[in-house]
Amino acid sequence: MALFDLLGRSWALGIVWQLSAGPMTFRLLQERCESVSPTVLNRRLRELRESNMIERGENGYQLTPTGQELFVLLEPFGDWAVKWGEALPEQGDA
Amino acid sequence: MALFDLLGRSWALGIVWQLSAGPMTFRLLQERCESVSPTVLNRRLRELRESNMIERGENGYQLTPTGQELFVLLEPFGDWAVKWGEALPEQGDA
DNA sequence: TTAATTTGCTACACAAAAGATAGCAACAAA
DNA sequence: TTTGTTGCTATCTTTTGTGTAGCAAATTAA
Repeated sequence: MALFDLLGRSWALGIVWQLSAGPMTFRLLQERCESVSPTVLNRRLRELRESNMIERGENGYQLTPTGQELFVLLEPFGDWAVKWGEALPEQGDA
Repeated sequence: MALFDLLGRSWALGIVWQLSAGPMTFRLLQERCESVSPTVLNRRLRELRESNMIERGENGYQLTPTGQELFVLLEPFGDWAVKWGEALPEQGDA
């Protein structure tokens, strides 16, 4: 449950997802996460670093080997989300 | 990202996880989720119902077929979380 | 050397979400 | 008719996130 607690915080999943594309600077990552506020981004980055999911490298923040393992588990959600989104009755903007 | 937004809310992942064990009443589910407040539980249940992840059945709340699909993706996290937890340097209560 | 830029991050005020607790209406059993 | 359970709402406090400004260090450019 500790894992779900960590990942169930705003932008935690999004950050891991974005970093799977490769190392990124703070500002770029912020931009990619729908302009999440720097306050939250910085807090999440700290938490994820303490949890050994991400680290700082030459080119900014990046996934650790552990983080990459996590992403492998996360990856199938991408495809599934598309299917799921299409099946929903357009509650969003119909 | 909409999926991560939905699942990245407090207790959303936990609820799906708990319901994978079978249908459950509101109160039992609340108990299993570390006594989450009824306010939040009810909100999450509504969101998850609108997203077609869960539904109400004879014996309380339960996963829909869609929710079960989601759980299949979620299941590997259980084992992985154990490994991950053990590898962490005991920041919690050491 | 000086003057921009860029970068990571903090401060602060406001808004939104979650937590805690009380309690009610509907139903079931005794 | 009382007792108990269940799903849920109301209300309040606390926590978390947002929006925006801006600073100090590093980098680039003149």
